[in-house]
Amino acid sequence: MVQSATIKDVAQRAGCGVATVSRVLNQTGPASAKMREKVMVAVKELDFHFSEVGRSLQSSTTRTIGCVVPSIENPVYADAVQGAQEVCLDAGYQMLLICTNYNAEMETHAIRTLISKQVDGIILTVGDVNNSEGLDLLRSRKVPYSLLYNTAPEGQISWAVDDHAAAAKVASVFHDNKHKHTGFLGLDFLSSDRARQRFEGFAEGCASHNMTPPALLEVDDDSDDLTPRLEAFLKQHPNITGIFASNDYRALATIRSARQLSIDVPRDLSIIGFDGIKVGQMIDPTLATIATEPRALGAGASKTILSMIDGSTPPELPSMDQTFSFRDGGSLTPLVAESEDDGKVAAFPSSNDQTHRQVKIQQERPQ
Amino acid sequence: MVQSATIKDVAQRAGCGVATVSRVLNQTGPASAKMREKVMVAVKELDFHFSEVGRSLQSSTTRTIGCVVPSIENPVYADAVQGAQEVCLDAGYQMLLICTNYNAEMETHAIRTLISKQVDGIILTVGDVNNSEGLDLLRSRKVPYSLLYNTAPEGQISWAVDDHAAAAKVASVFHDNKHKHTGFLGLDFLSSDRARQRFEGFAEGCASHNMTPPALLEVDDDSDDLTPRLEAFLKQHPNITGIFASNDYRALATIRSARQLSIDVPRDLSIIGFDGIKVGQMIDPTLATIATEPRALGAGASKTILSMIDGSTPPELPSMDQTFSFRDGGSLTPLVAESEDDGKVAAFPSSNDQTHRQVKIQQERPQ
DNA sequence: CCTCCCAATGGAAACGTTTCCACTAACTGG
DNA sequence: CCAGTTAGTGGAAACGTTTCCATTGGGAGG
Repeated sequence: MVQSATIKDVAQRAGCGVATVSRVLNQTGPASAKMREKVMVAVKELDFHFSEVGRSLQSSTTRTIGCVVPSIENPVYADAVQGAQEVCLDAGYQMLLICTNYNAEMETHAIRTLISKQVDGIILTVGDVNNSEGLDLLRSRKVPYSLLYNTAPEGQISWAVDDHAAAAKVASVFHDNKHKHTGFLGLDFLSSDRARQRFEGFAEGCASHNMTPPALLEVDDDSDDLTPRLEAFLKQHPNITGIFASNDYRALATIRSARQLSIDVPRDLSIIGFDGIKVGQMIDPTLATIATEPRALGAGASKTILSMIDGSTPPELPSMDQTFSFRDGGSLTPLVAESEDDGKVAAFPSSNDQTHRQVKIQQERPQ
Repeated sequence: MVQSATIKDVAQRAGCGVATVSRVLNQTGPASAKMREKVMVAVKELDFHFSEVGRSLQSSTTRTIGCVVPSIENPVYADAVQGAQEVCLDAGYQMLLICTNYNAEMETHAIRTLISKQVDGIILTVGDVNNSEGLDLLRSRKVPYSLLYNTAPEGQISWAVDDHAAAAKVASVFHDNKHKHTGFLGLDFLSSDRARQRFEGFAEGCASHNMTPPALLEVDDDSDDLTPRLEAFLKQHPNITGIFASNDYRALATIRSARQLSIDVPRDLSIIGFDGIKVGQMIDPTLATIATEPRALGAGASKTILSMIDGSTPPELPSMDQTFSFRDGGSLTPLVAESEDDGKVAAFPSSNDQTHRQVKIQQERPQ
């Protein structure tokens, strides 16, 4: 790392004071044409660029915003971060990224670090909105921040999918398709805000449509053993005809496990996912899901931060029902009258009925 | 953003000079037990934390490393970035992330920005290794950098999959499974280093196994029209029994298009992808692919940078064949003897398969 | 008791900016 | 021709650190 020319070098070469160089380059304050010229020449010759560090110290502003998310291995966060990053960049800000791996301690540490680095604002997804050491820190330091993918406590800004409403929508979709007995497949249900919201929304939606309360299948991180869990679950709740998976990956895994159990999706079991990852549309059957727009959320969070920094009017949060939309797909099918009476037959077809399946594929192709 | 306490405030409160505070807190130089105590108390009371900006200016080191990648919407990069970020964090460094959206201008701008911010090193994926303004900048400024996912020119360090060797491996796998006539499906083939390497490696692999040279199907970004393209391609090359797609998404899309054309994968057509994204194993058939370890590559790049910064011995680059491995999957099947003679039958089974014929007719009608 | 040494400490410079202020010189209007 | 602007300029302070250097005081050794 060879040390760059400083403003002093430029001043010396141009034969003027540093103040003049600063004025010329920042176009702040007056300067004669002659001086301007000399400065510009010196800058070119030395290939001078300002040191942002010096600037930051003086202006106590870093043109950097921090971003704390659990993991960008999850495409939802990856897309959100990308969206946020782009907006920052457009506004001349850079983004410092820290992934916490869903670890609360990391989360606090990350926020502390970002504060030390004096970022101008922070976009973050916390584990628990109501009990976050990091958030307290931000508030006491009055650092601008915007939540992302957290359900906002009253009066706070969060760019997030309305999990509750979206899950209720899933219930209503099941209802429209004549499904009455459903299950909810979620991970780490108790510790995650998001999963809980989705379950509650789904349960309430089911209730309001006079469906039976959804059965809960809680799986752990490693989905390798999903197949036996699913089998036991369906045996225990034989009349279930539809499953709402708390995210698309788990929906995909469920479809696969179902297939291993010779349960045809969607004929014997309908699946609806959550998130709308793009592979959902590249597979067969395509995945019915709640489509969300992570990029837009990330971008929104950035805009909020930027408006807090420059004091401009903040962007409007999308209304509840604009944060998601239901996307139909081949993994969901209306329940036909005959199966409606007896879910058990539907869930465990003894047949190796190829014809049915072929016909199904045929029907689907014209889209 | 309320301004934090500075070291001066601490000194004043502790009744000593700033130098003492610095020495106590950094444990550099001597200090009496009494002073240490007083300083620590003051720090607690004021909730003092060092300003990294001040530190950076003085030490001309920022404990920040930059990362420039095309887009983290691509999970390969997302995972690599995450891996890199974790290693940095462990070493007490933070990561500044900029996505270029595959835009060369952005790339240069990003690097310039990072240099201005005086990052201690940069991890980057460039569009063209041999002609990158940004790389020139880094070299002239002697900024430590490590390439990621670029095929390194001689003598340079790059953490990347050996595309050429991996593609050759695909050819050998096809050969082991008795496939002789293959196709390569790639995007933006001419402008991308990576795609070209994969094609060349594949072609050479085919040649060395006495297979016919692979036919090339070049698709554009929007894969919506893949189905007709694939159909035309297979009509033009009727004896193709295996397709190597230049990444897993395109492999998935190919499987889907094939299904729409009533071509069964893998019975009528085997598909091998590249990257090893995790959904590849969640679908049916599972995707045969070249599995790579983006996280490990990203982590390696970080370690390289860190070693350049502190002058320690750099980590060893993985040997060529450790950067990837072939992962078998349901989308690949050995070619059975009967079909071996006539690939056309395999690709367009017109035989006694009633279902397929019907479908075929249906398929053709709209056109 | 006088040196000498060393631990403990504080002052001040330096890092690269921006900006306030003071100063000069060249105008303008009377 | 003089007073009063005003454009153009440079010096220096400030931002928050670290670190060099000088200073102090006390203890050990003579």
